[in-house]
Amino acid sequence: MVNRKNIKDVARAAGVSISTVSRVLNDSKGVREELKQKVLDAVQILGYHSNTIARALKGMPTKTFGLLIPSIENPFFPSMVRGVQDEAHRNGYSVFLCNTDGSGIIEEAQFRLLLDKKVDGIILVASKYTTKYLKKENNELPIVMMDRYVRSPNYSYVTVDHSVGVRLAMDHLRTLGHKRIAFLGSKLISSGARERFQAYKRYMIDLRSKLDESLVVLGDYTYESGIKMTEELLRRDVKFDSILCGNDLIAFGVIEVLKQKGIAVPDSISVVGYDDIAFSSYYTPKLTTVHQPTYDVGQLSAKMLIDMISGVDRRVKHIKIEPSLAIRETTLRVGSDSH
Amino acid sequence: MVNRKNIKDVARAAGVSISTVSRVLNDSKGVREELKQKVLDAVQILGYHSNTIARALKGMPTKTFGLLIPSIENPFFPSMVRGVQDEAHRNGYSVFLCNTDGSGIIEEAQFRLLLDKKVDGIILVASKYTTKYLKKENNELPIVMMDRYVRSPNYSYVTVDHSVGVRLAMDHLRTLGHKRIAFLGSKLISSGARERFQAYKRYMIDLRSKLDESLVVLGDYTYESGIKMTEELLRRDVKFDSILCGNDLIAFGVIEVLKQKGIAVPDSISVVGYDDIAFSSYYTPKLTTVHQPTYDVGQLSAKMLIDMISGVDRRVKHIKIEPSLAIRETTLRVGSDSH
DNA sequence: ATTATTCTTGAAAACGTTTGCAAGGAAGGT
DNA sequence: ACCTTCCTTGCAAACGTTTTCAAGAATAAT
Repeated sequence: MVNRKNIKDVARAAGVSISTVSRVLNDSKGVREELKQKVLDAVQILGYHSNTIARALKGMPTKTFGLLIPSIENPFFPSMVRGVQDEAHRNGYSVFLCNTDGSGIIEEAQFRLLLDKKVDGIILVASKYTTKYLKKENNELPIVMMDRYVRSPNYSYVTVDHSVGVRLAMDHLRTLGHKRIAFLGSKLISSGARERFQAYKRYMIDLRSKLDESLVVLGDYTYESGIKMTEELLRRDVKFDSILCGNDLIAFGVIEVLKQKGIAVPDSISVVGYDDIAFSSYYTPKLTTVHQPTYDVGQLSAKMLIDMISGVDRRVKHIKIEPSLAIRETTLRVGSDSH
Repeated sequence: MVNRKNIKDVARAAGVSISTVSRVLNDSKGVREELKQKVLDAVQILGYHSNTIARALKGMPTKTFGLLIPSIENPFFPSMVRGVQDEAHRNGYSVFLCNTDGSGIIEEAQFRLLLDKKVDGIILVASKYTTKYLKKENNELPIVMMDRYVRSPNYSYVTVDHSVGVRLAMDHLRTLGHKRIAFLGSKLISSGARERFQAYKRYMIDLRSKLDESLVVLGDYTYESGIKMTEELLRRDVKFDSILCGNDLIAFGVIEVLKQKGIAVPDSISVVGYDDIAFSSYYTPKLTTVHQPTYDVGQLSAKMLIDMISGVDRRVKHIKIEPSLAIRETTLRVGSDSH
């Protein structure tokens, strides 16, 4: 392995021309079986690996794609990223991971950097900035939006059906006798946040013909924001018997504040999270939450992208996966007392 | 942006040869100021980006490196990865992230794949397999070991000084009056696991001249293992007043089991974690734990690698960062009663 | 047997750069 | 004025592939 062999070395060893070697390494068509075997043997013996860079220069695929997410530190993403990578590696792809921190400038810069690196495609978690730079490129580069997307007939996406997720959570709470269900979620800056709030709103309107705005607080998808929103809700002095949270981190903030105020969860107030990050089942009490199949979302996104790249299936597709409900320890029937 | 410009287009627009363009884009030395400006203008106007692939083919750096970790789903790694990426992007590098799942076969395969992709360097979390394939390569490729390492004068690493971490935790427990401190950690398959156990052992021997083996259980760095190890410890029917855990996930398992058995934390038993993953301060009760500066470890690793790549500093270096202790709610003075 | 067709093969031209080399011009020394 | 030396520039060869094209061999068709 001291100095890498090139196609010329193989050609010499096999006693053929480099064109022949190249042919057996690619299409393999139109090469006599005998020569083909000789080449394969030579490759074997010399431990030859074709040079990705040189192939890329000739316009061949780089077997590489980009993955643009807000932040790997957001516990919602690791398993999704893992899903992408597993599918990628299974198909011989390497993936560039980039964090955008929700900044349009960074997102666009990273996007262009990926273009420069000649990736075969890009998977991205769309933001409100995405369309801006995306339509500047009228290129053929395969793109898949993952989780968060923008409505467009031009781009494929795979995401989760939040109307189902919210309905599962609400039905669960209703079944337990809850009537005044508060919603503590994210401001409506992403497709997911919008859909969750819309689904909640629709559900409440169906229930009592109008939405009680005093039951709603909007902030960020963070623990700290969960704390602030709960304090705000408490300050309003409005009656509620349960809380649906926009994600699990918010739920942890909620439970922390309720605990501090001496309000028992789930005995006095039931809490439902959203996402089902790994941590939710380690938490005490174990969090009842809407389980998002994040690994599957990642894996499917990668599969879809690879299909587009390899030309197996170039059509734009919109996939929504159904979430499920993980009923654990933070929800309880109204009026029951676990003591 | 419909069709990318190449260096030839720039040369034509600026009225110079491509060599001149190349020169101003690289060293910039030995080009008349006037021409240099013309070229720069042309680059500006045409929106030219030099083709990374073609440069790489000439042996120029790809501005790309690999990052090999056990799994991004392990909550210990996201912030470390983030540290690496932030430093990388600040210097114009893109990073390939790969998961090895602790498998030597996958690790080596990924390593070779990165080599094929012509990365400028590799950061890896070493395993017992690492040396095997690493010494097969007598190449010049810059390599930095991150967090887990193997002893070798040939390879740089940056890691955390666990003897300090364990001492901080033990001193804290001793100060609170704890005498019988159990250790629930990982089997000794990584440098970190070995060092933590060794430090605990040394501390206990210093204290009472010998190690009470019945206070030690070894398993994996997981929640589930934490549960099993606690059950095992309880089964032994040995007296203990506190538990030092090999990482935070184990600590969560420990606390869960103790809670189920009606043993109050921290009132009856104090628990100290290790790592200080984000979740530990969201947990109830908030976990007292050894804080590992994981972001810094990542950032420093990347900085070190980039220095090696750019030739700024090629010496092999061994850096150990000191951890700190985050005292929160799972440790209490012996005999005190919070009720 | 002769011609038309198909299969195999290799030579050579790309892909977009960097860089050694040589040439031309300007500047400096005598 | 002439000879060095230095600075600036362009030509052309590489880097390791893929692929078009043409040619030669082998096969099929008449």
